[in-house]
Amino acid sequence: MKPVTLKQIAETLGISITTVSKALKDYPDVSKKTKALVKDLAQTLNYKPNAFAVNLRTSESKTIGIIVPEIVHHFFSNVIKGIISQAEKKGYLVIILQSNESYELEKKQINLLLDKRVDGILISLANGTADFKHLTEVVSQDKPLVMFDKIAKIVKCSKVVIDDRKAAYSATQHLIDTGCKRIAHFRGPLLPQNSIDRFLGYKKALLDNGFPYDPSLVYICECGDMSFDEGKLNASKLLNDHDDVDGIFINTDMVAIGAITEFNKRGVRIPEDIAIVGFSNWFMSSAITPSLTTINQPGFEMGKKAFKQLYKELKAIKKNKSKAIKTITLETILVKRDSTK
Amino acid sequence: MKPVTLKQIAETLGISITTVSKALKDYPDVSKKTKALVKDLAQTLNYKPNAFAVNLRTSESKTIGIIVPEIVHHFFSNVIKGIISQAEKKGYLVIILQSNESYELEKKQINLLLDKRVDGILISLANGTADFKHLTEVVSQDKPLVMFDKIAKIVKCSKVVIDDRKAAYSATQHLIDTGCKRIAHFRGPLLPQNSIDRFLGYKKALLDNGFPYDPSLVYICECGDMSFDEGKLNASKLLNDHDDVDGIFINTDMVAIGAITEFNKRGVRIPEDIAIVGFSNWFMSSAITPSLTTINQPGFEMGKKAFKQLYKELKAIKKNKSKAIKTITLETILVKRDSTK
DNA sequence: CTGAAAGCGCTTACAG
DNA sequence: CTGAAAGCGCTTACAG
Repeated sequence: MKPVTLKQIAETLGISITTVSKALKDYPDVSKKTKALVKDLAQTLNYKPNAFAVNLRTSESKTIGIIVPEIVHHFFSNVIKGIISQAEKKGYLVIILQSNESYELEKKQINLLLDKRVDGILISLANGTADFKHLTEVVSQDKPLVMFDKIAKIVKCSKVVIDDRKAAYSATQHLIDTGCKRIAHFRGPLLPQNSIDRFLGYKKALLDNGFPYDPSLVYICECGDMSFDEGKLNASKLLNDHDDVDGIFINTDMVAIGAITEFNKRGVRIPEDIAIVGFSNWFMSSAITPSLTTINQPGFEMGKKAFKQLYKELKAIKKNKSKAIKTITLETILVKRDSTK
Repeated sequence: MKPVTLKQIAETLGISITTVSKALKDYPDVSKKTKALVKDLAQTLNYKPNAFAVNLRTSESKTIGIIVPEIVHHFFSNVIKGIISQAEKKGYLVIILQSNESYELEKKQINLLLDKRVDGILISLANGTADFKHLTEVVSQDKPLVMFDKIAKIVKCSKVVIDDRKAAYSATQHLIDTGCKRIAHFRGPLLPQNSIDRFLGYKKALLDNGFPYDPSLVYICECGDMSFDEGKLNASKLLNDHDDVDGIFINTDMVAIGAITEFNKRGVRIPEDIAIVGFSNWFMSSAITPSLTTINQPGFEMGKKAFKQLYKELKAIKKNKSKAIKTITLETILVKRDSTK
């Protein structure tokens, strides 16, 4: 049972394909009578335009692509949800790919999407990505590209981010304001900009408040699958190395929850002995004991904003206007809970 | 800068489009010399076939669609990851849609995917879905459809599932084997088959062991966004209603973790006072204190298997063979941890 | 070994 | 108000 085509409708009604096509699209130069006839028949035959033919004619697929480092991830899955919800409203479908934090895969996937001729691409970079040719390639094809969360400043495209440095600063400032004197930091990997920025925010807050910066108080986490265990491990190391630390700003909630678990086990009181601030506001952070003070990172909203920006550029290009590139910074707030005083 | 077409290559080399097309696809009836010439030029011009044209010609999009009730979900995001990983290997891209547990949305999304002419569809049903016309429609169009996890037995398509009843039985049996005498159940919503099956497995284990079945020991959770809080709430209700319960089989880990949190707070000792078995083996389940005994529900593997089955049917259809419909049941295992004796 | 031609199913500028 | 025709960029059966 093959799908119905315009041709079949035209033949059945004894009119031309042109008229059928125009009638269905409500062109003003088709008579009401013909329109009604055509629409009725289309309805009863359950006519659906062949998307492949429409794509070819219009050079549009009404499909966009997303690449994230990891799908099974509270933050990214929220961003994806935000993107899809918005895209659906505008009639766009969304192809999802996962780079696994690998530059090579990311590059391959950009090409896959380009080959499929998606209308636009949304991406959050892999930690391993230090070369950006695959991305400038997208831009030079005049295909809308929007980066979110993990971005590359050099690439000339729109971006949706939070101010990681400022957020980290306020997290650290909160520890200082509540009386912490010696504050450690569990940071993310060395490469991605946001883990660098969070570190810099931490450092700046210390210096601005007249605290010394002590590199031995900074611990690195890969923040991959083992985040929780890294939190436990670093908490344990910290207790061995520095018995005077009374506050920690931790790069991400999952690691913070690992640390809390370890401290609970060891009988370290939170926040009395050590106060903790996390980052991301994962839903489990309000569930654990003690509940975690953290920075709210608005994933769903970031996804929505990223799609909206992409959509604007899509429309601009369609009208042959040049697209206006923009960086949107979303607000973050400190959510105070029981892990700080 | 428009993409390069076959025509341009043909004109540049002074040969026909036909020959260029055949050369690139390594047809045996093109001379080696011509092939080399064509391939070289294609390479330097960075020729990529226009996917829209290829789709139209071949009536294939090399794209499949997935519909899940919820993307931000440990189990479903793992299934999605499994599907994408497998699809990518076979050259398929994956469009993702979320039904939000709504039948209406699910129906609309099936139509969206059909309109886009995806090559096949993978779906896990919304809790609200009780009418299956939108799904039999897919089957009757001879488009491959594979259901996973939340399925409808009536629909004639392939399915990938676990044996919920058996898994629930073994969870309950484990509570009995470790000495529990009065066992409660926190179940999921009334409609979806797997929450029914888990309940039935629980009930059967009780009866088989000569325990009475007491409906007042069964608590219902919606298992939506508020799962964690539902766990806390039901735990609290249970303590009020029945002080003699010494074991609970809980429909899903998130709810179980909520319950554990509540019991910890109230000073109820786990497993001494109340033993708990969850369902799904979420990664946080090994992290909390006490760690949760649970049924491992293999999401990633389920995604892989589901795509593999879809792929088989895709190939069968291409060869005009009729597709063989199949139900694949994955093994689940009981993961013993500290929440049971 | 090469190429002219038909066709996939639409859209739209143009003629009448 | 209606329709013939060109064209989007491929693939492939067929002729030479």
